Parts: sequence; C-alpha cells; structure tokens
Amino acid sequence: MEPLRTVYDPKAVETRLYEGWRDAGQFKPAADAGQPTFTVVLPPPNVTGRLHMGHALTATIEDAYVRWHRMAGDAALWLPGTDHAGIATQVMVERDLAKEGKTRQGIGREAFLARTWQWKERHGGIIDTQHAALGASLDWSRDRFTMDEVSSRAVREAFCRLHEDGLIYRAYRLINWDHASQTALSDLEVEHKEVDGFLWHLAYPVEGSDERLVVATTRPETMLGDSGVAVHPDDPRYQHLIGRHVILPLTGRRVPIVGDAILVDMTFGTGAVKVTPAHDFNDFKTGKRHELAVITVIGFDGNMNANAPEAFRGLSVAAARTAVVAALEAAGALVKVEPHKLNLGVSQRTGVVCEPLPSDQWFVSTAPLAAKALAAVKDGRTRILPEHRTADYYRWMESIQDWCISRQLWWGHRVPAWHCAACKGITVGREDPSACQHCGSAAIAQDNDVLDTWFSSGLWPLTTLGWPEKTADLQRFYPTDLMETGWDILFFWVARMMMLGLHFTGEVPFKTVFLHSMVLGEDGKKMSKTRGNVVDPIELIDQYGADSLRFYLATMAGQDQGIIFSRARVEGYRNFCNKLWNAVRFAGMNLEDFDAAELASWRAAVIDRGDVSALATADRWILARALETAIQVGELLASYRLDLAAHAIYQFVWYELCDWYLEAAKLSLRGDAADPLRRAAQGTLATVFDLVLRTLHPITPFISEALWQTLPRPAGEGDSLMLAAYPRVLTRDAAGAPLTMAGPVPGAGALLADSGVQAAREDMAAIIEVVTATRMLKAEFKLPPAQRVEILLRAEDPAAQARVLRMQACVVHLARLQSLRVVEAAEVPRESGSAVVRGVEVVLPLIGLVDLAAERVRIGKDLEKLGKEGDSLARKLDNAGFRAKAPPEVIAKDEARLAEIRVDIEKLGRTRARLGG
RNA sequence: AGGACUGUAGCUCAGUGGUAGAGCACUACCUUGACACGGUAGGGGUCAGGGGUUCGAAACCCCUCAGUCCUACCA
Repeated sequence: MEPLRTVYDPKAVETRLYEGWRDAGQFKPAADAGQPTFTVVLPPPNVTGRLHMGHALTATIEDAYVRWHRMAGDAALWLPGTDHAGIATQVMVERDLAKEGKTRQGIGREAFLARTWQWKERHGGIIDTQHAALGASLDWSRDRFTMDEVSSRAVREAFCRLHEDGLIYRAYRLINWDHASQTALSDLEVEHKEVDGFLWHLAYPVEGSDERLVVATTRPETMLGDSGVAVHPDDPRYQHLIGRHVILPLTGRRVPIVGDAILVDMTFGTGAVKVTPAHDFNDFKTGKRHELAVITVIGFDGNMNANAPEAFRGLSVAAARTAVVAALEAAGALVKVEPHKLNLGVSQRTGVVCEPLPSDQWFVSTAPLAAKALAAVKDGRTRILPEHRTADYYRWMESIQDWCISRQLWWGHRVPAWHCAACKGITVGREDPSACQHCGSAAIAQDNDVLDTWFSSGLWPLTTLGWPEKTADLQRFYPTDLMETGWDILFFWVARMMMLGLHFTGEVPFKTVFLHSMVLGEDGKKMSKTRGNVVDPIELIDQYGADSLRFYLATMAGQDQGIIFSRARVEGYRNFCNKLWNAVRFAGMNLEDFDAAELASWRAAVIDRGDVSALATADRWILARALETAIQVGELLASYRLDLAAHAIYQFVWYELCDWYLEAAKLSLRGDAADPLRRAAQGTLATVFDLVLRTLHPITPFISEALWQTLPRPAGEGDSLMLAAYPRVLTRDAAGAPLTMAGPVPGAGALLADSGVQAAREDMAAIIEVVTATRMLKAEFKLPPAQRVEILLRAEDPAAQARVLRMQACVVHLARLQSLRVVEAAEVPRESGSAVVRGVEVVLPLIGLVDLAAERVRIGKDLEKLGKEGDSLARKLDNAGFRAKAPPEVIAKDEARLAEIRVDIEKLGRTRARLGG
C-alpha cells in the first residue's frame, strides 16, 4: 500500500472516485427487493447554465440525504435533468444573433429553433459535469430534458387533459407584457420595485358646464386611452356629476363619469380617478363593471400606437409621458404635480417595465387545483420545512389568480391547439389534427404561442418517472420523498408541482419540502456580476476540494435568513479534511501489521463477545463516543438538521478523536505486535475510523471513501463505502436506548451499557482534566513545553486516589511528564504551583523557580472565581422557590457542583496557607 | 399597507428555560514521530434596547430600534 501524502490532495481522488462509482452503477437504485424507496428529484437547472452557489447548496443537501438513505439500505433514486428555460435561453440566442446583425423574426421560426437546439447542444451539459465535480450521486441513466420526447409527450398530455377538464381556457384579458422579449408574463414573473415618481393632477372639463373634474394620476400618458372617470358614489363633491360626461383634453373624446365604490378611495388624491381599461388592472375590472371601452394606446412594441393622437404616435411610453404633460400644460389642463412613490412592475427576466396590455392568452383555471394542493399540506400529506414557510404557501394558494401559461416565444412547448380559419373554432389534440373538429375545414393553423417554462417544470416529478405511461419507475418511486429547493421558487415551482401532481395522480408529488435560503456574497448582498461579489463553486472546489465546500454548505443548511458566504469557513473545513486525512494516515501507519483477518478475529473477541477487558481506558471511551456520535448524527439528519450533524461530527473527530484518543493511543501502540495493548489500540483505531468515515460519508463522500478503502475491513464487506451500511440504530429497548446498530459494531447497546466502559469514561474525563491542569501550570510558570517535570497529586478520597493510580501512565504520557507521584500533604514543597480538579490537587514543584507572592495572587484569583460561582449556586440552592419548583436532577447537579467547589476551595485555601498567605 | 425572518466575540455562525459556545482572526509559547491546512495555554461578549412571565431568560410574551425579504396594491 502506497503511503498517504501528508497533505490531502482532493484532485488526486475526486474524479477517479466519482467515475468509479458511476461506472459501477452505484448511483442507480438497488433492485426492488421490497425495501423502502427514497426518491429525490433534482430541481432542473437551465440547460445552458453554470453551477452557482445555490445549485451547490441544493446538490449538497440532496446528495447528503440520498447517500444517507442509500447507506441505510433504502433503494435511493436521485433524478437529474435540465430545463429548456424558455425566456432565458431565447434571450441568449437572440443576443448571439444580434452579433451577426440578425433577428429571430428575420431568420424565421424554424431556423431560429434549429439554431437554439444547436446552442443547447453546444452549451448544454456543462452543469451536469459540474454537479459531478461536487460528487452528486445522480442516476445519470435516467437523465431528462424538459424538451425531450418523453417530456414533450407529458406536457402535451397534461395540456389536453386540463383542457378536457375545463381547466385550460383562452381569453382576452389584461396581461403583463414584456416588450423586450415580446411576450406575456404571469403575475409571478413580474417583480415590483419602488421608485420616485409624480402624481399629476389633470383637469377634465365637464360637458355642458364650466366645471372641471380634476383627476390624479401617476401615468399621464395613459389619459389618451381613458374611457371614463370614476368618483365615489357617496362623495358629496362629485355626486352630482355621476352620469354626466367629461371631454378629454388632447383627444376631445367624450367619456362618462361613473360612480364606483370599489375603485375609488375618497381620501386619496382628488377623489376622482381616470379609468384606462386597456392599461391598468383595476381599471380593466372597473371598465367591465361599467361597460367602458377598452382603448389600447400602447402597442406590443412598447410605443404609442395608432389609437393615440398623431402627435404622440410612435413615441416610447417615457417620451409620450413628457409630451403629454407638456401638451396638457399648454392646454391649461395641468393643475398640480406632486412627488409620489410608486411601485413599478418589472420583468423578472429582462428588467424592463411591464405594461399591462389586453390580449388573447391561454390560462389555467387554478382555483380547483389550488384547493387540492392546499388540503394536502393542511392534512400533512406534504410537510413544508422550515415550518413557517407553510403560512406563505397557504396565503398564496388561498388568493391565487388564474395562471397565464402562453408565451409569445418560440423556444418552448408549442401550444397544442389549432385555430380554424373557417369557423374560428379551436381544436386541441394529443395528435396533430388535419381538420377542424368543429366544422371539418382543413384550413387550420397551430397556435403560435409556447407554454410557460414553469408549466413543464410543474410536471417534473411526473415527467422524470415516465408519466403519463404507467412505468415501473412511476409505480415504484412516486410519490417522491424530498423536494429540496430555494424558497424563492416556492410559488413558481413547488406550488405548481403540487397542483399538477395532485390533479394528475391524486397523490402528492413529494412528502417533504425542504426550503433553503439564498447564498449571498461576502458583503452580505445578493451575488451579482456588476457588484463583483460572485463566488464560483467550481473555483472553490478547485482550491479547497469538493468535500470542503460541501461541509461548509452543509453547516449552512439550517440558515433561514440568507447565507453570507464565508471563504474563511470553507478554508476551515479544508483544514478539517486535512486533519482527518492525517489522522487516518496515522492509523494506517500503525495498522500495517493488522490486516483484515486480524481485525475480524479482534472484532469477534471484543465487539461480538462484548468483552472489553482487553481494552485500555482510552479505547473503551473512544469506541463509546464514536457510537454515540453516529447515533446523534443519524437523529440530527432525520430531523433535517444537517448543519448540526456536520457540527457534531466535526467536534468529535477533532476534539475527541484526534486531540485525545490518538495521543493516548500512541502509548499503547509503542509495544510490539504481540503486545495486547497494541492489539487493542489497533482494533479500536480500525473500528472507530470505520464508524467515523461511514458517519461522515453523506457530507464528505470523496475523502471518506478514499480513506475507508485504505483501512482493513473484514471479508464480506463491499469495496465501496458509499454502499456500506450506515451506523444507524436498528433496535431499541423498551426505554428507547439503542440495542443493535448496523455497521461494524452490531452490539452497540451492550457496549455502551457495559460497566467497564462506563468506568473508562469517568476515568478519561479525569485524565483530560488533570492533563489540562498540568499543562496550564507549565504554561503559567513559563516552563518550556518540552521540559519533563515531576507532578505531585494529592487526593484524600480513596476512590479518587485509586483512579489517580489507574491513570498514572496515561497522564505522564499525555502531559509529557517525567513522573507522577501521589503524595501526602506533608510532602508538598512550599515552593510550587498548584491547581485543583475534581477534588485532586495537582502540584508542580518549583523549588527556586516560583515567586511565592505571585503564586498566592494567582491562587487568590482562582479562589475568587470559585467563590463567586459557589456563592451564586448556594444562593440558588437556598432559594425556597428553586427547591420547590426546579426539577430534581437540576437540583442534584447543582448540589454536586457546589460540593465539588467547596472541596476545591478548601484545598486551594490550604495551598495558599502553605505559601504563607 | 399587511406579513415573515433576523439581531449572540472583530467576521461567519451554533445554542429554544438550568453557570455564554465553535470556526476564522488575535496574543504568547512550541519544527513534541499523523497533521504548521498543526499543537499548548490565553485574551475577547451589558446575548440590539426596554418591560413582563418564571425559583431561574440569550431562549417564552409585549413594545421600541435596526437589517433582510415576501405578498398586495392608492389612481
């Protein structure tokens, strides 16, 4: 076996291991043997996209859970795939065309689509490689693209079924128009941002009188399309005008004054509202109520159209605004201008201001779908985490609007509907029709629109499993188990999958939704190219290794607020990987004469027989702690606290296993091959690292696999850690204490309960405290760490004294002492430093070295600190309320601590007296 | 306008009723036979502020302040 290098080099193992796993088919779920399944569908990234931190977070969390379940014996399936991303991709290709001076309209639909497919072939797939670099154990044999054949069939089937169910309809309505990408958008794709604007007060002359009705508006240019003015029916200022008309300035149009209590708030502005049904959602509804004309003055190109007076035609909305205001002012119709904050609707994709425009579009009637989706969460069939996000989900589902699903794009699933030139009827079909189903005419043409990208992603858990065919996958893996994604697409995606999944199968698409928050730049702001705060996960993998990044992201999985990226922490986890690497390297160096057969016989004798008598104190202690850590990590994973699971294992590996056990084991390992202590330590090392690497694997798959394969393991174990059994609790006793565990220590319960193990844990705690006290004394008196000194221990209590004798060798070794002696009070030299732990006085004799006065002061400080703690405890224990109401175990703990403090105070007091204080 | 979340060490974050924690950064010492991406010993916090509940509050309740975000819109 080649010796491991002293610095862990991720590049040397990651690709090799990933390809090995993949080529051996280890990412595929195990064959169906009736075992439970665990299914996760990866949120499909844009096909031409690059991995960003959000993807990395998603993949880390999902992979951790998939690997955990796979090791736990479930048939785990994690489904990959990519999204055609309608607008995003089309915009990119159009930009590319523009470089050649071409437009999509110029080259035509067919050529444009061909070009987009080419673009997809050229730029697609990069993100798959990047997911692989992260270690994602996705089943690539089931890869899917939202516009491949299977997906397209699913989309078409879904559209037709919804249409047959009366849940898809076509209507002439006001929609949000993005003039940059020339398409309608759903409400969700419009973001609102607050900007400083103005409130213009415009005077409209009332027909047949000298009166002028003053309206207030933030969009004066739309007055060209006004078809009414609304006032509140109870408003005494205007009541008499209802039913009369105003003459619009600039256009001269005669429009009615209507009374409308819904639109008008008497206290806002002037109390009179101009009504422009074609360009405002509320006005559109008001227009319907009063049968007002819909006069479109803004065209799909974002400019004023032919319905506007000639002077304004062709102007952009902004230019038209300036021109209209100037014209009104010239006409004496501008009464007042005041500053006003308003919210602008902006396209999520292109960033341009969206115009509400009336047009013919396809809609999904959402109310019946939402009712089922709402019920499924209310009755717990699907659980949303963090819990408080459930309220957002409820609120959105309860106030849901119909979903505009048609887009005037070319890249996407074309609406499977045909318009008849003869009878104007619409034919919707699973197969392309050759004639109108209403009149039989052959003069039919397919609808030009494509479907919202989210329509196909909304079907994703179904599509990836082969729906609408009744595939074996669908039957075995649906409903899926976990949907992990960013909370920013709760409505866009999760809600739609819930609605469509329930509608088409009657079952929820997933049982648990786990929502994570956004990864922000190191400056705490949203990552953006313009801000220059973008962190590229691939660069981090290059620099620190995939496991370091994964470990970091795992510890952030619980963050609800926003994850402020910290490179220093990634680096910290890189250091952790290195620590682990070297710890196993150390173990390996000491296991050269301890092969699989030796390990098997050791386990048979120690683990299987449950006989720990041959094990040293430290061996027993670390075995117990490793088991406890594995159990704890399993529980934390089950409760979706991946962050705490990662933390727990980090702490154990570094501060218990490396800091104490490996140091202590060196004492046992000094012996020769025949030495039973050496053998005990070897068996312990092999077993504990086996446990640790299994526990760690879901979070850090590469390094754990690489190291595990270097350790001896009994015959019969597989060759890959990723398929090894996770050390999880299999059975528990009546009180809930673990009995048996999967993995290398089946009888974990008996081992943990063993009295010899319990005693060893007490001893180890004492060893740690005594060693720490002696190190502190050495540092305090500025002795070089290498200087071997004699330490004296004084303990009156026979039990304590016996323990000191038991741990003598270990303490000498760990504290680098020359010797350790148990002495009587009289033997303690006057000139010495001392500390008290657990009723044992630790004395460092310092003849000629110690400044008695200074040492008195130091001990005085210790006494003061102990005194304070003792006083506060004593007060608490004297409090009748505390005695009466606190739980007995808390009282007992405090009493024990107080007794300990009193012994320590007494000892320190005598020490100080000895020093002449 | 409603609503959610957050405020703990210089920075990034744990800690949900029982004496304030980790990583990084900082100070001093150490090339100790796995690891300097390391070791040992340290310094550093009125747990945003105020009130309340409780024997006991960083944690539970109320208010204030600050930050982040979501939803809906007043023309």
